[in-house]
Amino acid sequence: MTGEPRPELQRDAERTRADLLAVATEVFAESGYSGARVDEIAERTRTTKRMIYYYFGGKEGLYMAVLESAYRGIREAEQRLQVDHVDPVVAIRNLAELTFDHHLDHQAFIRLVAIENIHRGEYIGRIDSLRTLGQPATSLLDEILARGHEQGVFRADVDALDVHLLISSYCVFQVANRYTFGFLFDVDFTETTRRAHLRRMIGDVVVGWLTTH
Amino acid sequence: MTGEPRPELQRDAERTRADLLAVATEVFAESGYSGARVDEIAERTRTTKRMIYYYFGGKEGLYMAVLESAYRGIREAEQRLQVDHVDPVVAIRNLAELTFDHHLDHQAFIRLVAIENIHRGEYIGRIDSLRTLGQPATSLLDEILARGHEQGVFRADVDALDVHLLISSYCVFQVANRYTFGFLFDVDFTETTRRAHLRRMIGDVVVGWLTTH
Amino acid sequence: MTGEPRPELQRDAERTRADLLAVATEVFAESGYSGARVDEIAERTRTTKRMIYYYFGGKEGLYMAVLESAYRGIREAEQRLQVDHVDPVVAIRNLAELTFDHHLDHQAFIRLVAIENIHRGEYIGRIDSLRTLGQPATSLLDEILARGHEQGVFRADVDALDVHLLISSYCVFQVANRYTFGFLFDVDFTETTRRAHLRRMIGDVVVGWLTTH
Amino acid sequence: MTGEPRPELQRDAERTRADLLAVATEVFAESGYSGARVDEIAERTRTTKRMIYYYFGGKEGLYMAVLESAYRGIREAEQRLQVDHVDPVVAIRNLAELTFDHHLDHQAFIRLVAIENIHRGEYIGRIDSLRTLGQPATSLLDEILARGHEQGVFRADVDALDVHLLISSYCVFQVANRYTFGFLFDVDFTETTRRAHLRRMIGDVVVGWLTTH
DNA sequence: CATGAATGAGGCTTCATTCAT
DNA sequence: GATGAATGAAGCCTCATTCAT
Repeated sequence: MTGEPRPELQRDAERTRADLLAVATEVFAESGYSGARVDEIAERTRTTKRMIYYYFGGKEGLYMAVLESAYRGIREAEQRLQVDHVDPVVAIRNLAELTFDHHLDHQAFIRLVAIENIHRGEYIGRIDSLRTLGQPATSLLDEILARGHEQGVFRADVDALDVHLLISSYCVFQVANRYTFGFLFDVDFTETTRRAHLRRMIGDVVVGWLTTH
Repeated sequence: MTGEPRPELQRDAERTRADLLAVATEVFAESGYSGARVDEIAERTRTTKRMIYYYFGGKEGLYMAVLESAYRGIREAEQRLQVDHVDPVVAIRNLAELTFDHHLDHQAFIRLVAIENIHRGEYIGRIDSLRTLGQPATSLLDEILARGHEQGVFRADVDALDVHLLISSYCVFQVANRYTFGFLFDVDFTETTRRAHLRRMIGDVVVGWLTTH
Repeated sequence: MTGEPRPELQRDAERTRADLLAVATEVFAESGYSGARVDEIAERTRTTKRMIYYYFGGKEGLYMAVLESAYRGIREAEQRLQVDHVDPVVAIRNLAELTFDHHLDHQAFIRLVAIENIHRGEYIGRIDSLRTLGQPATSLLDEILARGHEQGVFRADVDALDVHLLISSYCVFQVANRYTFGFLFDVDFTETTRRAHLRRMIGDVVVGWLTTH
Repeated sequence: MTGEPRPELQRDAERTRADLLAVATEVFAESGYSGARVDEIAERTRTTKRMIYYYFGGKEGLYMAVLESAYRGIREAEQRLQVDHVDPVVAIRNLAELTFDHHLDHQAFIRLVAIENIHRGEYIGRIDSLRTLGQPATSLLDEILARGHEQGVFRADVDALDVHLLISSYCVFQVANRYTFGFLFDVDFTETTRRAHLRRMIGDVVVGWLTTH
């Protein structure tokens, strides 16, 4: 009737919700959708299992809320990346290498994405609010590419989405496929020198590719 | 596992095992480890659930058998790839593009790999027979790179594993992350023209990168 | 129940109570006691779930209030039935046929009665105010029968309660058992011609029976 | 493979199934569909809750199996009723009074029917095998009525279904509405003299009605 | 080797109710 | 008198696994 949420109460509700979401993000990222246990999520929380149904309607709703908040969080973080070098070649290398760091910093997110793809995107496909979340990710790239084309230093047959795909593939793979790749090729992706090598490498790859005519 | 089966039944025993393995591969690839149902696997088989325990000891053993046979099968297929062009630049492009095709032809396998990585490689890590399966994958690359280095057309700071990682990242991503990426960027990875573009692109990327000094 | 509400709120209090009662009547009649959901009742109301506990003490109290108000309402409606023909044969036929109509007009009530009988009358048995509610229902019958007996047109071994029971059985059955009977005998009780036939029939039955010596 | 069920095993399976069905019939008849507890059913059984899902798929399947077996059992019992008097008037009276007894002997069944009608017949409507179960119930009546019509002792505007409906209404009501009716009119339907009166009465009603022209 | 029957532990969800404000 | 948040108990169901034959 008042229209105004009472702050003290809302706070608690918000906290409960946030708490559940945070724990659920961890658990889903760790165990996948089917592997995650509603009981485990609840136990790690200040509240009870019942609240999952109160706030999210069920396991599925909770998982979708996790997906949405994870994507939203990651895009926000992405938009804080600063790549304002004037030289497009330097800029693109910076972007590639910062993206590399960014992925390493958000491994849980990448696991969630892998999990969602195992489900063939059936849940994300129902989150309408994410339907337009791609755009910002390529806008910075658009700019850099435009400058590079103007200056004639970049090849012409490449657009922002191509570059984004290449960089994403590489950076995601480091995290998502680390275990099997590491096992088969006896490689440790957490070693500092190897990591530095791999970081420089994605810069080399992108620059080498784009500057070849 | 429990001694020698009687000869006249051996045929059927082998068939039963193979049947289970084939169905289990499909089901695990489709639903993940936790999501897969022992009942479903048994139902889609000529035999009964009991046989899963008889031949594989349980769900876990079956999953590991699936992993092993999948990796073994994929490496065999890889070794049939023919890239015998003398020009290392042409050869490496061919290899990249054939690998691209190869991944698209083995999507179930890529899903299994994604699933196993969600489990942090805990199952593959216990399959000793796969521990050395990586080598053949890079030997062809080794050759091509060696020739390229001899001829001075390839940069020197790159080894076979680097190239393999780059190509794998790209090709795996097409399959493994198709759903979320497709959703966020409104891209259909099954479109023929797009697929041709993406196929050429990985060749461009690898060649552009390797030939930059 | 808890003293006198403040006058200016009394109006609303009464409205809230009535609102709850009306919705609860619908929901209990639709789903039974166990099947009814307190949440659903509250949702379909202008007020909140809390009010159910405030006004009725809980689900059980609400259900009993529903029962009481339903019985009270039905008896009031019954008493408005006008059967003032002097000829007892005509009068009894009229009464039977009007009762038939009356039941068709109050199907929710009949469902509530069926539900309460499933519970072996344990709730109605605790509503003392209903304990004497039967009498008025037979008083009109008493009169008609008395006149018929005086005139020697009705058989002597029948009292008002017998006739009431026969008519009630027939009229209740039309509503209460409509679904199973309709299914098994492929009969549609809502068809107009059939309904007219059935209406006349209860008149025939009662008159035929009473006038047989 | 053999085609022949192995008797010893089948027996147990059949016993388990039958055990569940018998207990479930009691519990559903006692508490209704929503009110019945799967746990309670299982507890009263030689087996475990799990078997309900194994044999019946779930609570709903079990309830439907109960409905089906109850209807089937009741029709079998009905067909054992012997009413072979040549005089149609005597025969119809016998049938009415035996039906009266029959209903009193199968109160759980009548409760189940009441419950199913609360659910608007949604479950019985899905049991195709019951769709033709009505016929036998009216065939005996058909015969008797035919004889009565031939002899000119029965009125002509009545068919078997009408008579069946009248008798059913009366007999069902005794059981189904006993509690509320008994409470409101202070009547005890289990009293022996009242029961005898009520039994004779349905005979009187039917005969009186049918023999009135 | 094979089968149908059986199982216990644990999964997700829903219920009526109460609390703090 | 009213609200949204919270709850514990209990509900139905599903899982991988094993047993008797």
